[in-house]
Amino acid sequence: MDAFFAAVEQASKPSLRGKPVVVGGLGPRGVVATASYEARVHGVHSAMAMAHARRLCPNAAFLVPRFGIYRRISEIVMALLAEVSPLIEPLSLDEAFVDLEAGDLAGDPRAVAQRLRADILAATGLTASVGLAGSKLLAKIASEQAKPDGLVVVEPGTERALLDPLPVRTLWGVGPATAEHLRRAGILTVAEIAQAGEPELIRLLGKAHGSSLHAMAAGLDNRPVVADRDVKSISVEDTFDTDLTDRARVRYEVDRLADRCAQRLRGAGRSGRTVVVKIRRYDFSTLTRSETLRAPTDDPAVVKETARRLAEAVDTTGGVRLLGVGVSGLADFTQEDLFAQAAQALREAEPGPGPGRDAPPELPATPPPEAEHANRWLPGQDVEHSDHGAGWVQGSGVGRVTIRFEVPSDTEPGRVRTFSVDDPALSRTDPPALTGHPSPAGR
DNA sequence: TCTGGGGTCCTTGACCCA
DNA sequence: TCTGTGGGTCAAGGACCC
Repeated sequence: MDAFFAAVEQASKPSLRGKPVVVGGLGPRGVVATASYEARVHGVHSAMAMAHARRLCPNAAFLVPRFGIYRRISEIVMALLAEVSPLIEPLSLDEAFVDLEAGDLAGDPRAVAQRLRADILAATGLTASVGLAGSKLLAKIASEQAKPDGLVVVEPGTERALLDPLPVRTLWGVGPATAEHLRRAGILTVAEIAQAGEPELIRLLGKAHGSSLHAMAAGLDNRPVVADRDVKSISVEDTFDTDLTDRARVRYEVDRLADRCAQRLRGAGRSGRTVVVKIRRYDFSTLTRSETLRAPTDDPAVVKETARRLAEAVDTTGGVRLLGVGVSGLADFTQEDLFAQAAQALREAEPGPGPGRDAPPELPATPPPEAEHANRWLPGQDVEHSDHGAGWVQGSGVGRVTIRFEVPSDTEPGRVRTFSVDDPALSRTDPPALTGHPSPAGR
């Protein structure tokens, strides 16, 4: 999908069509998740600090992500892919590999791809780009080249001609660090990787990375399309608007994260053996501490106690900007966790909630972030007004919130009105569906 | 203006054991 | 009995992806 999050926002909000839109975290430490093509013209791109994006493109609409609707649209698109082939490997909400040979579709693959793009547009009002090739590597590169709203086919025999002149960063697995390694060795293009030879690449980058990169540069990629990849770990993390310096607050946040992590674990019907705590300090140095339990658990109390112990062994003086709690070594929860049960029995036998139990006595001096923001209207959020109908938050501040009243099917931008932030006529609502858009192809 | 969140995979070193 | 070796597991960190 092309500039997926931003494209969904433009489809949902008629007043933003053709305008620069940036979706991402709006806090002081937010980064850009997706920028519309109109914003990219100004140099805004994914993973850039939001503050930087605002300076580059001050007139853009800056919106919080609405994952609920992105997920719904993703499901529609994946269902359309499933009609083409049973073998689909989703990479993210907006990208997937499809093995056309696993399907029983007759006809030219190019025609299949074009029909798929048309179906996606009709069902969602959004454009999709397709790369058609004999391997995942080349299909991925082709789909990047096809963006926005295109189809690129890599004909057999043309693979090297496509790959050779590309910068090394084009290849899967070459990020800033590897690119710098290669640059220092005088390797700038894919052709130069192929010419360097496998032994030299292994010397530069290590065995696994070196040999896989050499094969890819030669156009060799026989990785299969794998449906239903098994999840290997589940984690949650939070970056704080300001660094945490109070140890009691750090402990409180670790507990919260451990609870959220355990809930996600249980929601997925999984348990895990290794609890991992991640701490990013004030200077952005990041460290992890982990402990492997004797048996898998999904018990929030066990995850919490382990995470708390791991976090407390780390020197956090100076401040903490991010905390994370994760569980890996996942298993289907097929056996009863006797240790967790024993711990639970012990807790229940103890009189009253002591330190480290369900009601920690030392509450943090500073309220947690979500309490601060509980009543905040976030730009992009869907709202309903009892008199004016459906709309979305355009901005808020000094006790006022500005709403634009429009729905996806509108052809003209809606009207803007301002209310008090505690206006009882105003409430949050679910996103309106994009499907049923009267003439999606007309945009 | 510093740099999100949720993941995966690889490497290295320590340690244990056969 | 000592030493070397090799495999497995665990912990930690780094790089990368969307």
